[in-house]
Amino acid sequence: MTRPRPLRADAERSVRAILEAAEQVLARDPAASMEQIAEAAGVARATVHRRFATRQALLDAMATDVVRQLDTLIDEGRPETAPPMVALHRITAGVLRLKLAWPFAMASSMDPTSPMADGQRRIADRCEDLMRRARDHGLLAPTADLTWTRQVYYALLGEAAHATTEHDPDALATLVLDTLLHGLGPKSE
Amino acid sequence: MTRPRPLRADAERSVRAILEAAEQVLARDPAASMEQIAEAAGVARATVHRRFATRQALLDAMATDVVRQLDTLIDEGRPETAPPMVALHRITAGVLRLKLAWPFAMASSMDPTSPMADGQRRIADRCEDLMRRARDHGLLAPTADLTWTRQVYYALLGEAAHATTEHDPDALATLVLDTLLHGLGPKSE
DNA sequence: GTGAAATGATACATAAGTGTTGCAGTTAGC
DNA sequence: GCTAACTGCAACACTTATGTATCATTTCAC
Repeated sequence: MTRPRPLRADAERSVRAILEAAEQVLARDPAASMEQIAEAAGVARATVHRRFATRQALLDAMATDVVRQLDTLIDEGRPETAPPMVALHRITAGVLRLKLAWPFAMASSMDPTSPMADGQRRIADRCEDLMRRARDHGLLAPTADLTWTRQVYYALLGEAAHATTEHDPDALATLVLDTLLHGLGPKSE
Repeated sequence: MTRPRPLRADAERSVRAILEAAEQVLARDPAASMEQIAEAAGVARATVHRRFATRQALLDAMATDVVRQLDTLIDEGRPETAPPMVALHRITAGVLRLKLAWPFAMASSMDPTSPMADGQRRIADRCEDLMRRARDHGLLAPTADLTWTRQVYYALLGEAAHATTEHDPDALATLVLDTLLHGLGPKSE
């Protein structure tokens, strides 16, 4: 699963360059060829195949990478111990940062046919756990459906990453959570 | 742009079968081949190419079809004259019906590289006009950003179409609009 | 410095999809 | 019923991407 043997420094550099180039190119055109990725990475196509045996292997590596970052990011948000609103804001801002930097990898890791599907399911479960805590703390309506809540939360994250005016992760996180909790209706209901 | 000459009945039947088969097949796998689409439609691959010169032409036809349905659906919702909440609910339910029946076509018509991009922009404008009316009527907060509001609305429509428990367009529309306006927080804020 | 690892360049084999054409048989329209 | 349109089937040419292999050259690790 992991590297059978450690890579040399130049090979490691190639791996990084390819992963980052793939993100750039595939975000623009998900059907882009290995050739285009290689060119963007500044390496020969053969080298891409040396580091990633198949196209699928490259895509999997991107998804794995981003899911790992997501995992540590959630850990650091202390979703089980910190006040729900604090954890929510920290995690939301972190996810937005990731989404802004790795939009393609983030999107492809959500694909249920991806080998990271169980990783995403685990993350979704942790997300729903946090939502449950938020509900218990009175942050969400007692009647709120946790699955729907998480769906809406994911959707808002996706839209916020596409926002045209604002690009600061913290400001966007505030917008996302405010919208999630209060909607867009008037304050005096 | 439109048909230079009227199609015979059997040809018209083929067109319909191909469009519906394409929706079924492409929703499952967006990279599915013309061969798979032809098989699902119960026609020969050559026939698909006779009705739609290129793959792109088929995709365009699907997008055009769904955008036209979207247009009439919005017209029938009377977004300029009916009470905003009524129009919103009617249109929302209609869009959800379309999304449930033509998920792939609806998604692909949103693609900005699609030739229907201007059609979608026009629809987005009408949507924002309706949002503006809703805001003027006090349905939305006076500070609500109309672009963000529309983005959130679109996202909620997308998620509602993927909802697992509920599949009735009207119930889903209620859920979408309630979430849009009030969020998921507790009632007493 | 020496050897192993990595790279670029090039060529090759393979596979798959796309779009076209010709022809024989059928189907719809008048 | 006659004609033109349509279809299935098969073959074809063309394009494109993928993955592999070879070899000379460069770069890293020790």
